[in-house]
Amino acid sequence: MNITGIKGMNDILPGEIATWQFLEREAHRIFQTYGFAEIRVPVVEKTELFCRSIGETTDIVEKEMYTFSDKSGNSLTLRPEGTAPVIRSFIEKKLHAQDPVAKLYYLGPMFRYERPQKGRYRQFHQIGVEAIGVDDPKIDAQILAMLCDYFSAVGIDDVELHINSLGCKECRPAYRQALIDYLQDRLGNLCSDCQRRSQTNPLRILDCKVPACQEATVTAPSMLDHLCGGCADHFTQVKGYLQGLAISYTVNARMVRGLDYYSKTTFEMVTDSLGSQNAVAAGGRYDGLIADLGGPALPGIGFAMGVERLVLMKGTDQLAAERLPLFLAALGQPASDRAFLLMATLQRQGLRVEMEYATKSLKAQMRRAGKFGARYVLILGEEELARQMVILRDMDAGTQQELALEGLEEQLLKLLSEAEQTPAAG
RNA sequence: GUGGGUGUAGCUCAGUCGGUAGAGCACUGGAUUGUGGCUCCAGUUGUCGAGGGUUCGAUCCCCUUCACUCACCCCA
Repeated sequence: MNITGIKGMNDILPGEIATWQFLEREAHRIFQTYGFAEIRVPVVEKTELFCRSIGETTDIVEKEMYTFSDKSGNSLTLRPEGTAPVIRSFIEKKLHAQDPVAKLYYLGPMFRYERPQKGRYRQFHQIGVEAIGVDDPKIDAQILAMLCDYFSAVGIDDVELHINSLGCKECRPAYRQALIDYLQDRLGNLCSDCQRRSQTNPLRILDCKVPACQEATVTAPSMLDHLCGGCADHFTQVKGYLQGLAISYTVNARMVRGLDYYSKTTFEMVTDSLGSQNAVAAGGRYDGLIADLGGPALPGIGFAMGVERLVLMKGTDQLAAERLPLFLAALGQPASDRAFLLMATLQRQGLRVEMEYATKSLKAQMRRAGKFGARYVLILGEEELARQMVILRDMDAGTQQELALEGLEEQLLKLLSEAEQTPAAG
C-alpha cells in the first residue's frame, strides 16, 4: 500500500495554483491599499490560547482541534483559526505601544478535525484581517468596504453581504434570557438538534435550516430590538456609513457566529453556489477578546475568508496560463547542446524559454511547442548551424525567417520585447 | 459523530443476465527522410479499491473493510 495523504488535507496542484496565487496577490494588493500590513504567526500555539479565545464549549474547541503534546509535555494545537494567534502576538510583542491602531492581515493554513465535504477540509486556508484599537463604526464600515472591494477585484460577484449586531456583554445576556423564555413553551416544535441547542447555544436555533424550526421562531425576539443604547447607535452608524459608500447589504438578525468572542457588528459574505458551506467570508467585532487574553482593553474587528471556497467559486480554468514566448527546437546533439546554452543565457536575461531535453523529432518538438502555446519557435537545425544560421518560426503567422547565429541573443530579446508590445491573438 | 452515493486505463466513463475488459480524451509514433494547432492511421497503459465467502470459474452475487464524495452537524 502506497503512502497516501491525510483525509481532508489536499494537495494544491500546478493546474490550480494560478487561481490561488491570483487570490493571494489581490489580497496583498488591496489590503495594503487600505493600510493593512501582513503578519506571519506560527501554525502551532499553546492549546490554552484557543480554549480561552474561541470558547471552551464551542464545537471547535470541544471536538475539532488537532491537539498533541510535544516532547516536553506541553499541550499544543494546530491553529483552527487565525485571530487568536494574531492577537496573542499583538499582546506579546506590545504592538499597541508603537501605534495605537494596528491593521494587520494574514494568510495561511488552518486545521479543524471535521468530516470533509464540499468547501470544508481539515487543512484549509484563510486570508484574514484584524483591525485593533478602533471602536469607531467607521472602521467597521471600512473593513466591509475592503471586503466588498476584494470580491469585486477577484471577479466573484455571486455573493451577498449579510450584517447583524450581536450586542455586547451588557445587552446580550438579557436578550439571551428573553430568547430562552420565548423558546420555553415551543421546545416541542423544534428539531432534535435545536432541543439540544436550547441548552448549549440558543441563538443558533435562529438560523437552523429545518423549516419547522424557522416557523416555530418567526415571532422570536430579535437581538436588534434588545441592543443597548451604545450598541444600537454603533450599528446605526455602521449602516449609515455603508449607505454612504453605496455598499449593498442585508440585515440578517438571525445570523449567529460560531466563536464566542464576537460582539456588536458581525457579518458574512454568503453565496448559494457552494452547496451547504455558504459562507465564503465571515467576521465581526471582538471588543473583549484582547483584554480576555491578558492584553490592554482594546477593541478589535476582523474577518477571514475561506480560500478553498474562493477557489471553488473562481474556478481553476478561468486564468489562462501565460503563453510561452519562445521554444527552442534542436536537431542533433551539437545543436541541442547549443540550444541548452542559449536557453540558459536567455533565462538569465529574464526571458521564459523552454526546450525539449531529450533528442526528439522536429515534429514532436513542434507539437510540444504548440502545447506550450509558444509564440515563437527557434529551430536549430544541423544544416543551418553549419551556415551559422538558425530559423525563427512565428507560430501564429506560420511564417519563418533565418537569423544569424552571431548576436542571436540580442536579436531575440529585441524581437520578443516587440512581440510583447503587440500581442497576437491566440 | 450520523446518513446517502460512488470506487473499472493518467482523466471522464461504458461493460460483462458470473467465462479475468472497452470507448473518448491524453500520451507515443506514422501519413509529411526537418516543421505545431485540423484530419486520418497505428500503438502503449489496468493488481476492474482491498480482504474474505459462494462457484468449475467472481470485475459482476454475498459479507467485511478502506477510500473518495455529498448532506446533517459545524463553520471560512
